[in-house]
Amino acid sequence: MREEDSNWFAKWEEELPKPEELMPLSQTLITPDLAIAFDIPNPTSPNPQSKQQQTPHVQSSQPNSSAEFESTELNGGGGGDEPARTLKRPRLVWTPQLHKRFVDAVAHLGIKNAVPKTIMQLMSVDGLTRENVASHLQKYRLYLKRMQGHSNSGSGGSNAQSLSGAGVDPAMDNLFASSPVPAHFLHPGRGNSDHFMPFVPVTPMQHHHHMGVVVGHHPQVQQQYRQFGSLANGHFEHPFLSRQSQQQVQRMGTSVHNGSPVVSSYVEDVDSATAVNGRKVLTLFPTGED
DNA sequence: CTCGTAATAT
DNA sequence: CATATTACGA
Repeated sequence: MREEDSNWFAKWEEELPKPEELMPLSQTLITPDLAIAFDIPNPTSPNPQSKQQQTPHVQSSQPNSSAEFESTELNGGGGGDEPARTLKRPRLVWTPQLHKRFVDAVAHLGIKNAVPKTIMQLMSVDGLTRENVASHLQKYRLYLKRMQGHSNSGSGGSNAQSLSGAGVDPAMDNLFASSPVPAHFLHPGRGNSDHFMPFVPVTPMQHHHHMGVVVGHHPQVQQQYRQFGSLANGHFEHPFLSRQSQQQVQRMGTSVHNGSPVVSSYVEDVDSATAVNGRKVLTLFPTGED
C-alpha cells in the first residue's frame, strides 16, 4: 500500500521550481556584487547607528525575512579598483527568522531529503549558498544530538544540562532554542522510511512586534550582540533587494500528478527575546516594514 | 559529485 | 563567539 512515498514530495513540485511562482517567497539577501556596486560606503561623514532610512519601494508584498550580512572589509580607498570578480560574500548572520526557515525546510523535507542543497532550494533565500546551509546544518545536528543524548526537550525554555566538568552549553543554544523545533525529527527511518509532514496550518496570527535593538547590557559583555546591524561597530548596510537567477534544478522526481493545491501558509513567527539566564537574545527584523 | 564530519581559520 | 573554509572519507 505504500511503496511510493513521494506523495508529499509531489506537492512541492508544483510550487517549487517555477521561479515566477516561488519568487513571492524569495527572501532578500544581498549579493556582494550589488552591495558594493551600489553602496560603497565612502563615509566622509560616517552615519553610524542612525536610523535606517532609505526605505525603498520594496516589491515584496509579504513580510519576508531577510538575512543580514555583516559588513566586512571596507574599501581601502585610495586607489584601487578591484576587479569586480573574486568577491567574497560577507558573513551571513543567522537570524532566528532565517533559522526558522531553515528548520521549517528541514522539517518539511524530512531527514532524508534534508540535505544542504535541497534545503537551500526550498528556503529560496536569495543569496544563500549551499555552504552557508551546510555549515549551519552541521551545527544544528550537533545541537539536536546533544539534547537527545540527555533526554530533554528543547522548546519552551527547559534547559537542563549540568554535566560536571565539560561545557555542555556551547553556544548557539539560544539561537537554536529559539526555534520551534518540530518533533525531533531525528532518527532516520530505520525500517520505516516514511516520514510525517507537519503541515500545521498555524493559526494565522497577526502579531505585531516591534523589535528594536535590544541590548541587554550585561556586565561582562562579550561580542555577542554585535551582529545586529553592527551597531557595536558603527557600521551597517541595508538589505538590498536583488533578483537573482535561479539555479537549475537537477533532475528530480518529475512525475505528473494532480492533487489538491495545498494552501501553504507560511508563518514566520518568532518570538525569541527569550531571556535566558540573564542573557537576552533578540530578534531584529527589518525590512523596514511595519 | 554531493554529503558528513572534523579541524581550522577568520 | 559565530561562520567560513578546507580536507577527506563515503
